[in-house]
Amino acid sequence: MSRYKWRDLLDINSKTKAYCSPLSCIAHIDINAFFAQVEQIRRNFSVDDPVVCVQWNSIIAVSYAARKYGITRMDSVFDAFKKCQNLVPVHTAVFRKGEDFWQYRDDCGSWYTEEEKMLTPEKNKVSLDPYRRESRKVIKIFHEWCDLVEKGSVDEVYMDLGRIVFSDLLFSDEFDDFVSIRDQFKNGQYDLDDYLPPLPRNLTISFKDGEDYNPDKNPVFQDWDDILFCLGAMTTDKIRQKIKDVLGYTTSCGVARTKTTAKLGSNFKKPDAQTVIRNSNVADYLDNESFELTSFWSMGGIIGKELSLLLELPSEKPLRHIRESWPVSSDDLTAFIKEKTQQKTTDNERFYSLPAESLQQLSDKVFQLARGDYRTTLNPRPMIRSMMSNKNLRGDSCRHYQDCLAWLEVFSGELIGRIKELEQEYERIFVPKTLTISTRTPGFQRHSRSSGIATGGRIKAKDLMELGTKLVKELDAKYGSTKDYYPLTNINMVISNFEILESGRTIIDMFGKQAQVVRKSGDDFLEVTDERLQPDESGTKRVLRCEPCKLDFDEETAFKEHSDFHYAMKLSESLNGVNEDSKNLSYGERKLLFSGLKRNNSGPKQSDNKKRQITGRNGDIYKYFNK
DNA sequence: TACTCACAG
DNA sequence: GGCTGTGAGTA
Repeated sequence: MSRYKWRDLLDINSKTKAYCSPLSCIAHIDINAFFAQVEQIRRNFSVDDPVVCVQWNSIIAVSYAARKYGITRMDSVFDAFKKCQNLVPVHTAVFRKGEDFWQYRDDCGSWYTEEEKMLTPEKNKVSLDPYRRESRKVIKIFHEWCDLVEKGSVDEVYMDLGRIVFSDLLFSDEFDDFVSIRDQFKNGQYDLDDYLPPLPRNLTISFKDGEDYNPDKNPVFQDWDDILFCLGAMTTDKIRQKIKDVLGYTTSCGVARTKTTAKLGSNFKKPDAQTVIRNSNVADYLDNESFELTSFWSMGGIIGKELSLLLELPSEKPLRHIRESWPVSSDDLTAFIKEKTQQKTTDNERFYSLPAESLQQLSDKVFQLARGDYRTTLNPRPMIRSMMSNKNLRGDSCRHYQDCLAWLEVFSGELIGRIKELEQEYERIFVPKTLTISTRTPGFQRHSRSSGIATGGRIKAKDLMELGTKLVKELDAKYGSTKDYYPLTNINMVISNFEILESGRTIIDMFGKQAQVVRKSGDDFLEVTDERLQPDESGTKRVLRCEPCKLDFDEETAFKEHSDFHYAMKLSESLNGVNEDSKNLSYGERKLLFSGLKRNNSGPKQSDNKKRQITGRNGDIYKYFNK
């Protein structure tokens, strides 16, 4: 006889109830060393190349190949080189001060001078757009499988596998193991409060080697929760395989009853592995792998540390100590915390001030965390509230009004790019109604100015620029002459109060008239065919003209590069994620596409700025001037 | 609503 | 350690 009831099983078929069921099945997946993997694939390095992702002189992500040399995120690039001669540092994309588009500088050729190529924080702002974009592609794959996905951050998600494992158990043709319970279910021979039948004999499904955390080698299938976890793990395995095949990223995954334990599980084996923490093994997992209260998500900071002190947790198996000291309910734990906090000391002042209500919540949480049974819902990402583009300034990179304007260009470009991506993701139009500019002085004083945005329809970079300029002017007029204003130490632009409109037009409508992608047989390259991009035969001299850009090209290679640029723009603009074309491409082909993305979709705008065409040896064609 | 703080990655 | 993002609490 099972410990679980039919009600528990049926609950996991409900998005709203599943997380509460004792049979809940939650997965956490994170992409290993995400930024480093993005750069490794973009630049066509192998998984064995010790790639690190770099921002200025700091390392912000370390590939697993680089970790073998003992390189960590704390190392500077310089230190890392000392540990590994063959280090492959790849800098993030950047916005250049005064430009409203980001680009990777690693492969962009010679149109910048050496001085300009230097990636310094004084003249550049890091762009994380490439990672957000890749993240979206990954998350889209999760959504193809799972009806309830929570984006934890740019590189991790939670999935409620309830409906998947429910239907695997009761309906899937793939498994013959469950005929008995299926018959019972189909014929309605059960009551919600009946216990589930005993497990079938001779099960054919099984965990993959090592994915079931099972140090004591207990019988693997003791009850239906074990079966469901196994089915869940089979699904996450397929999802992760798909991500690897289509996008190239390796991931780590944990499957367990709650979000927090699933997250601890995904961290257990890295990279490219998954771990199931079955309910019968949770306590052992928490104790044997030396987890502490502070190991849980949201407990990593001051609260967790002070709580640990307050509860006088031993360093050895602190979570077992919690379970054994407060075995019955959280009430005793609450009482203990109350008593402790009333002995006011400097250490626990913060708890002293906690209202009784949140104290009860906190102790419930601790009680459940220690048992691997702290249940929280999976929250789909709420609609956007605001969007900020921010720059911390050092030295004198913003010493007057004109410098502010140069950074405004960057902010406008970044925010417009992000709005565009949002619009594609949600198939809506996002119109911000408020714009705020804030500055911070060398004395860390903050000043800000806001204004309503009155645009008819979609907002443009120009709109942000104009309004932003007005606000920067106001700030400059009021504070600019005071002694302690310039050079600014921070400036940022925030757009908020979004109006979200239905977009009647689909992506295809917006881009359908433009370039079509065709594959030339026997050629690995993808080319753009568009009447406006066709070469113009005139007399002896062949002029290659790009009509939308009003640019002529003498050399075919330059023109081809330019076409590729359009293609890359089209690709990145029209595709929110994995498109139908790239789905069917091989890994190598997909990488080829990716490596074509040298700059972002904003690009220099013909109408907004003067620019001069120069011939870059590597085919890059723009030099961009402000005045 | 604006601002700060805590926490995470 | 630099940077970005979120949610909760507060005035």
